[in-house]
Amino acid sequence: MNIHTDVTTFSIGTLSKRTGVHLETVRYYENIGIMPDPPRSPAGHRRFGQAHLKRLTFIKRSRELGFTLREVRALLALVDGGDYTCAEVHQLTLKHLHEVREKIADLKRLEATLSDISNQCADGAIPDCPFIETLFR
Amino acid sequence: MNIHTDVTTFSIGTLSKRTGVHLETVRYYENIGIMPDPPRSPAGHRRFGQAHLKRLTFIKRSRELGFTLREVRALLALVDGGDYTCAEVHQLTLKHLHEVREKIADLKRLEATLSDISNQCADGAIPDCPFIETLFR
DNA sequence: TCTAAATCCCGTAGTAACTACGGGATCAAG
DNA sequence: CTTGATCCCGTAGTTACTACGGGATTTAGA
Repeated sequence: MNIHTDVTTFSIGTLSKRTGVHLETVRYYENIGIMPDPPRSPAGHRRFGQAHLKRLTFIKRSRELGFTLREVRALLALVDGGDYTCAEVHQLTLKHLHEVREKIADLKRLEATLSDISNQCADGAIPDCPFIETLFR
Repeated sequence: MNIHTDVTTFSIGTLSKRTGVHLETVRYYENIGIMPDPPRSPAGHRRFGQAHLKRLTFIKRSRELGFTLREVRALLALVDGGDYTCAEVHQLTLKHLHEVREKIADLKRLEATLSDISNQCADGAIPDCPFIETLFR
């Protein structure tokens, strides 16, 4: 503990541990402007506060829900504006939900095809694999 | 039609059209060594034959089935080796199928969470959106 | 046969969302 | 006061392409 250390702020490493977001990712978020430039200690080390923690948590949660950074930016813009309505957020969420559902549908088609072909494929040592044949069509 | 034109070979544009793989992608595949360097016309234009068409079709189909290029490489190595067995191919396919199923499961969890939160979110003009609140936790 | 449009060449940079690296400065604890 | 942990920064690597720019070549039509 030294005289310069502020008890109410914390380092990037601490922020990283508390949020579970990689240290490099925090810096990356700062670079691309989705996280604000934090104040620095006299020696140039970043010092974060509760607001940063909150914002980074928001970003992390959003990413976990599959929002792209572009979408997170839009969400944050609404929040930052302060006068967002539920309807606006709802809109963005429904759009995203739709994309997620499409992705699921795509993957299910894929799964069907794969397990289909895979079943035709005996476990034996047959040299001419029907799966491989299919891939050539 | 000029005297140098070989009827049995075709240009990159033609290969692209026949397979539905972008011209730049064909060149990219050549760069990364997944497609062989084709012979060239005197002026340096690529000339492809049936073997290239077949191989590129294989790659395209595999990609459509969600295999990564690394996996496609492995598949092609088996095929190129010539002495692959059905079991080996089956192995790779099952592994991939497993990944696809995990992705589906992930997305379904995501979908559940999203539609859940989205439902709490009224369509009205309520300023404090429960969805946004959730993202801060 | 000549010309103009279509096609081809190549290397480089951009995309998304990070992760990794390297080499030096600074901090915190004993 | 030393030493190991942490922090700094910029750059390059990852996946699988796509786009660009500026020049050479090919091909189809008049």
